[in-house]
Amino acid sequence: MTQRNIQNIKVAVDAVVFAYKEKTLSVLLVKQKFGVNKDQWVLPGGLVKDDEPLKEAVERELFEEAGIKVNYLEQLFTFGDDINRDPRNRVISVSYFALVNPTKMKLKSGTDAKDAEWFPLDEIPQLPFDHNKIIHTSIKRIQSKLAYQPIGFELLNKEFPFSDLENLYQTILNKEIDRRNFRKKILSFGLLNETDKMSQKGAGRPAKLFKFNQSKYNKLVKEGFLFEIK
Amino acid sequence: MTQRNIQNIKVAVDAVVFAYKEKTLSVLLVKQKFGVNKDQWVLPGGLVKDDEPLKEAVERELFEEAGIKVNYLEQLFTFGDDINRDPRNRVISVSYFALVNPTKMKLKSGTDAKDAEWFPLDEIPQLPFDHNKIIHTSIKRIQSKLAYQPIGFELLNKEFPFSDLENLYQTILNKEIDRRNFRKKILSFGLLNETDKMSQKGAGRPAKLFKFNQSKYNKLVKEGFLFEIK
DNA sequence: TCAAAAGTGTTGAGTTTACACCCATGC
DNA sequence: GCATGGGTGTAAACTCAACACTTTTGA
Repeated sequence: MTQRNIQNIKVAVDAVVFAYKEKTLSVLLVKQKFGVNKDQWVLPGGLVKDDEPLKEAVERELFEEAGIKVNYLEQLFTFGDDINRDPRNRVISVSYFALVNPTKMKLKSGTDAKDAEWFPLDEIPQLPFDHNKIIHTSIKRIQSKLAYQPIGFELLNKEFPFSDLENLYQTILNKEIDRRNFRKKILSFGLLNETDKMSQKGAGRPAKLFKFNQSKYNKLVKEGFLFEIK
Repeated sequence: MTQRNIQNIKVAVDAVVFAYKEKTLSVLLVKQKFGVNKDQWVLPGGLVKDDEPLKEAVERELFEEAGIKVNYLEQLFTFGDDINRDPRNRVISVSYFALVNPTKMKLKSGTDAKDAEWFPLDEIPQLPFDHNKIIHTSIKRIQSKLAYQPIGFELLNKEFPFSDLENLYQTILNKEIDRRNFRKKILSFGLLNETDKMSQKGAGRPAKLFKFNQSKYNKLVKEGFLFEIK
């Protein structure tokens, strides 16, 4: 700060990884094994390497800290207005949010020997830095995303009953949806294909399984649509 | 890169400032007076100071380089995947986009003795770094913004004829709009208040002047709406 | 009186909402 | 046979899209 021409700001990346299981949205947190915040849960992330693209830094950290690879990753926001967000140093955080299907992967304590765990949204503890704020921002983002892009492919199993999608939307938006109207609307986009399989487990009448029409899905992600859910 | 624990990445901010004049959208560029890119036009911006919030860094650079203060500033994207986007050093750019009414301010060559000028979108030259890409991203952003938030307050005069708003939308979206339907829709939001003034200059019948209903405007910016323009 | 831009309504089509009962299965 | 969740249709309300002529002013 006193020396000329030497900027002393560190660049970190952090990720809010969402998974959907048992009708709740969860976020991935990892436990710090070292440092000032030892034993505290934090968002996965860390400093970017000098020769590393930002996005690769996120992917590396997710793999090192939790052993996962995500299939959807989007830049969220860069937090750097609070110059003391990290009390040790000036650090700005380029934050990402990611979507994964938790049944496809096992969390494993990574090479950094950190623990990793899914926390349902309403059980997220107080976190160090501005990590709670980052999570809050990412929830807003995913909610508003629903209005103009399809979501689900990255979070659900390959084949799923219609009610999974319906529950996913209800969970993210945190409100009730009319089952019949929702189904009509989704089907009218041509987003889903029926399979000839039926769900097995559980009470009640077995449900047809659907899968996403991948090319239609990609098209709608790119072009967007307007989809207000009442 | 070889030394441990010393990250060597610089953090810059850049701004895409939009102004609307004479039925075209323009972007502010400044001329570099020193350095490798001497005499080239670039986006206003520069390195962030160690004890400076990101947003303040943008505001400072805009004032130093062009003598302006903007009334709308939004973070756009952080460019840092191309590790050679600046050939001299690893620099990541936290980019912002801003909206201003150009009649309210005079550009002035700032304390850095740079020139500053408005460039209509279709006259923007090849720029160094990834500045053309940043501008392209910001145009996409402003276009998609129109579908869920009102825009105009920051770009138009305090009191303006309805046709100004109509032209603004047509310019940003780059397509024709049905005058009658557009007027009905905008008025139905309660976004505008009539004044009792009339436009003076120009051919044709004089037009009523409108102004934005500030509180309604802020409310719609916050809450958003769905507004598809055919 | 002509050119230029402002102002203004209606109708048909399409979309959205609200709403409730029967079906298939496991226990 | 009952509890559980799955599957389905319709009518009324509303919103959207398409469309053209009249008014006011200055030159």
